[in-house]
Amino acid sequence: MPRASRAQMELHRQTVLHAASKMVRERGVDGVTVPEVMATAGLTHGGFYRHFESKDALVAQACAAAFTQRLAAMDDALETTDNTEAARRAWLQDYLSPAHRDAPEDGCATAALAGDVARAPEGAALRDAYLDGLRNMIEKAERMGNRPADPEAREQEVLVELATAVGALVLSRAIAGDALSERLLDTVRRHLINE
Amino acid sequence: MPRASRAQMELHRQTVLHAASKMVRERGVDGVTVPEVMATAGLTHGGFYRHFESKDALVAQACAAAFTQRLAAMDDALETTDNTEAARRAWLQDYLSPAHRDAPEDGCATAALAGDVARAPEGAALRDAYLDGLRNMIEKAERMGNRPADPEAREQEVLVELATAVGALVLSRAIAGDALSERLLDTVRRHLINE
DNA sequence: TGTACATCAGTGAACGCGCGTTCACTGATGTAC
DNA sequence: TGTACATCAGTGAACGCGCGTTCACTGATGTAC
Repeated sequence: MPRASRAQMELHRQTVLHAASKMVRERGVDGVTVPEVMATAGLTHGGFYRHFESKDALVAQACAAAFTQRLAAMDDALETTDNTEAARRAWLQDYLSPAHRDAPEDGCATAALAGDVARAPEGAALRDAYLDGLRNMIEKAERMGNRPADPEAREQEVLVELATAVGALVLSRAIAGDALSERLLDTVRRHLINE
Repeated sequence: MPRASRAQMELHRQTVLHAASKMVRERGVDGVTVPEVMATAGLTHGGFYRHFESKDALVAQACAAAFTQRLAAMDDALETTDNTEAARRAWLQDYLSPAHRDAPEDGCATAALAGDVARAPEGAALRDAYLDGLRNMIEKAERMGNRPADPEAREQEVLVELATAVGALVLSRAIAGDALSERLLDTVRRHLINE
């Protein structure tokens, strides 16, 4: 398959990025390998560097893509209904579900990548992508639910809610297989929805 | 240095384990290498397998050691005062501090290793060590603060508090360097202490 | 529109590197008498 | 208590492996006329 057309090349780039976006959430940064991500996209690894400058660049873009995907879902939830509190509850219901816990590859990048990003070096593109994604997520969350009018109080409410939800998801994944995992998800979900 | 005495060998084992316990929290499971952990302990890597069956075994024991260290600190806090609510506040004050965020190598294993454990294979010793450590941590937390008398309600209160604190710490690490990181810690700390 | 040629997306072999793990060896330690 | 010898903790070279990355090559694509 020598010299694909530009349209095909762009398609390949997106396929590779999409595969990486899933793989990085499921297995972490070190779990993504260039040969495997290219093979998943149906290509050989040699052509990788025509699409991405390095593995680090791929991982950063994959992180951004994961956020884009999830943020679009939040937008959909917000546009479906005029009731922002209903949107908030629906979002949390999904977020703190065993289904989300068991499918990190399609799940929230904030939760899936927090550990890896914390260990990424200071100037890494991944850090920027994550911070940007998290900011956008906070912004969307601020539009959900009956939030305080004061911007500062609104941000604070969202930060607490987000930290709680992310913490519950991350912990539930680490202890998946034990009954405590479900208990954690259920407890935190009820806490955030009925408060 | 051939044939160390048994006392020296036990000391070496502990030194290696201690180094691994710090390294795994700071850099994650994939960031720990057998050669480096042995060098940190002042040994060469060849002798590693007289102490541990494999790298996986080391990492699992390092996780357990990290929990032991932190649980002892929680015990100290509880024994220092009769006021369990004061102990709870002191613990949260420390847990959600920039100092804890910036020193994962001496910090809470629950937060530092959640991502790695979530990706560890089903039967991995690391998973067992983590679950055991988390259970002990919940138990200690249940003794802090003015908890409900009902065991179920008590566990639920602790699970929400723990998820919130862990989520805040993990997120604050991922975005360390940005002002939002401090805002997150401050907001969640105040929320948990004044609630 | 057709042709001649330069471009370059993808291939697959190869590279240097560091990893986890193994092993023959050394000589102080531990033990049996 | 002393001695003779077996044990085995630590050494350092070596192994196979998979990684990220490079590169000469191919031939369809894109372009200039």
